[in-house]
Amino acid sequence: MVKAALRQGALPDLLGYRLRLAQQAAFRDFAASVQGLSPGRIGLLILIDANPGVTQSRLAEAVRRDRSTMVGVIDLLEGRGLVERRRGDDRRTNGLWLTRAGHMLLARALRRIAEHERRIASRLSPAERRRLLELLGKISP
Amino acid sequence: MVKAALRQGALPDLLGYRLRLAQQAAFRDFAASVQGLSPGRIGLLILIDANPGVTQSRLAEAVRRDRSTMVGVIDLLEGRGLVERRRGDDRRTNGLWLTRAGHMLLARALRRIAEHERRIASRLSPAERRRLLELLGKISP
DNA sequence: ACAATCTGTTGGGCATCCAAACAATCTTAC
DNA sequence: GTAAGATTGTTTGGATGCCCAACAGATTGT
Repeated sequence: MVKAALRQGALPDLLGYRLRLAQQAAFRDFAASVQGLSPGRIGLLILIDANPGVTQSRLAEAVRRDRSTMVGVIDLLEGRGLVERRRGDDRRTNGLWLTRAGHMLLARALRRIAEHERRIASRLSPAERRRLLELLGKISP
Repeated sequence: MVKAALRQGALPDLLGYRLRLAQQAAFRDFAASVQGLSPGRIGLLILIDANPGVTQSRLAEAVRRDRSTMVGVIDLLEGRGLVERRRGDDRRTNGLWLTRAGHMLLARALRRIAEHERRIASRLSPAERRRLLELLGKISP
């Protein structure tokens, strides 16, 4: 018994909806591949790696989250031994650095992410992929 | 005092990341415009409108959520008088219909959503917008 | 020196979602 | 026909991710 698909109404024409669908599809694939850390967490590792010593507030600002949200996330990453907090010159701040384990995990994750990217872009030609990134850039600059 | 932006590392080249950025940007704009119901909730109203009498399970399947998740959502929509559950011929099922109030709210929401779409696509030409929808379709068919 | 501001933190709360178990109901096999 | 199995909506419990308000310690501006 094959069930007919639901009628989609106006949804397929809505950018917001289609972005959500694509993002959820990518998320599911990611969750199945880079086990243990969510896309957002890995993203933080990438940002810390590219900006060693960055403070929690600057990081929160970069990903548009509240400062208080960042506390728990960094607690988690620090608890797993991936990130280190160091007292800054301005002694209100914590500078963030990847630990040796953090660097190693990130390197491994980046290889998984490369496969992940290949899967989600498998129906796109390289030119289409570039075009998609370009058009997405016009939505969230 | 102008703070330099963080270095982004490999992130800007990752489709998953850019999709998340765009989706979050769209979500923020939506939240600010269609007050009271989230994009997902409005999406359900659209689906029920396009498929009157659809069961909760079929609806859950369509949006890739668990049946148990749907219960609370429909409770909410029913509690606001937007949706009605009716016992189906198969008496295990609930058929879902929009109420009169549901139809009216949806009509109003669709106008807000049209403005929302215009805003988030404001940097895209009509051709670029169509192209973006087409490329997104290759990621989540 | 003193008020204003900034940083990380805590605690409370909200929204969204899944998994397991259950009763009522329907379907399938015999 | 009837017993076994499958499906539907539901309840309960828990996980996740996020924000806001308030706070102490530190810094900055006047």
